[in-house]
Amino acid sequence: MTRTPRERMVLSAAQLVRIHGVGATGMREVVAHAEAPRGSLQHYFPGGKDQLIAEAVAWAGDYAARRVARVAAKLDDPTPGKLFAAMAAQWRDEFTTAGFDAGCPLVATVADTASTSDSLREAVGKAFDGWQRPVAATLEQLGVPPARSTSLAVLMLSALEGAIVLARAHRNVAPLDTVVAELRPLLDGAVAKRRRRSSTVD
Amino acid sequence: MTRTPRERMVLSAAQLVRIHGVGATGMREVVAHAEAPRGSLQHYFPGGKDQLIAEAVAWAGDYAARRVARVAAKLDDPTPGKLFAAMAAQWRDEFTTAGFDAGCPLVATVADTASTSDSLREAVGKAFDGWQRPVAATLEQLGVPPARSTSLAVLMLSALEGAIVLARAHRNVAPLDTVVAELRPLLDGAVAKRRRRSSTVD
DNA sequence: GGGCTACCATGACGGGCGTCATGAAGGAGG
DNA sequence: CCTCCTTCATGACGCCCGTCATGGTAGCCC
Repeated sequence: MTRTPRERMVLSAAQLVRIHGVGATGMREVVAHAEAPRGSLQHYFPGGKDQLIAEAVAWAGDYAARRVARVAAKLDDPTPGKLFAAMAAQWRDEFTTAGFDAGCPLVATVADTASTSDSLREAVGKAFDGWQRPVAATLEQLGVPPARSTSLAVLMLSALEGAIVLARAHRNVAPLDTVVAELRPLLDGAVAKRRRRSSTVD
Repeated sequence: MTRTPRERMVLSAAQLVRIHGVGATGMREVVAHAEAPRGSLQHYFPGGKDQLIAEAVAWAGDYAARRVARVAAKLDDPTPGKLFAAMAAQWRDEFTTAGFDAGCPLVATVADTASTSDSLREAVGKAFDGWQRPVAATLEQLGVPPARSTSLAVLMLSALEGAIVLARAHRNVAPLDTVVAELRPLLDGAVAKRRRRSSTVD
């Protein structure tokens, strides 16, 4: 709440991109939403809109990564499948309580700017990497062989992002539940055998 | 090649949405790309931009559905996993030969308009349904129990769409290969047991 | 030929966009 | 007191947007 105007602008940009996409999110709109002075734009973001969106994307990537770590720490008797279910549940909760207006800012940024701005595209790539890393790390911690942890992390991110898109299109969280139900056995089956029952014995 | 100007405009709209998103695709740009007369816009699409984009989305859904049917028919010794691999291979081929500038128009339309235009959002929902239906039908044909065929179809679409987004962000087709590799055993394991080896015996 | 319809052309309107130029408050340090 | 620097304010510029109004052309039907 006691954020600096600059931070507020970045956060507002991220939120507005989630709702309207990059192209339809105006600088003036960001300033109004952040209740920030318009003159601050050229002061804090001399790189213009690209810089503002790039910082919003980077922030979103960090936020997603932190959220993975937080949700992983809160699981009792954790398994890869439960981790994925918890990640999907966060979106499920948001959709059911706040509606389907807002999606993933990374997806929106890729869809709008992948062909026009290399800097933004790279920013999204890094954000995805920063999100994928803690997922893969958590998988290894749960007993998934390192050779497979990044592959499964990519699968989890892909399925989650796709399910988010389907859920928004249908205004229905069912796709999230479906991918969780179908992927759970696969994910839990990926833990190395010698560790498989260590959670009960150790 | 001998398409009517109206068709050309719909196709051009779909292509441009894939590249620039809905918000950044202008009507004049569509007209120019379609080499169509500008006056035809208000004649053929009195509903304005929404109507044009909605028809582009519907066409894209039909196209995806036809492509599924076509690729399913061409598989020899088909299995669910091979179907998914073939669907992903079409995107892989496009990315490697034509670059990463164009993504899925349905994803772009959801990201840009899910919160602002109910008609467009519904159009995308129908397009996804029309794409999902032949996938599920093919799965059943390959021996997947009907109770699971739609679930697996949702998983396939989700993972594919998500992998497309990741691939564009990284300008790298690896995510497509990864989801195929990880999902293939799961998909092939879903065929009912009495049909499992019927392909070699029958 | 006259009228009707389908199709196309062109220009204007109002509005929003991102960006830039100019300048004012207001505290820190000399 | 004066200067410097951060921060903010405001208005203008040029551009592109989606839409609408108006009119022109071409072909068919009576």
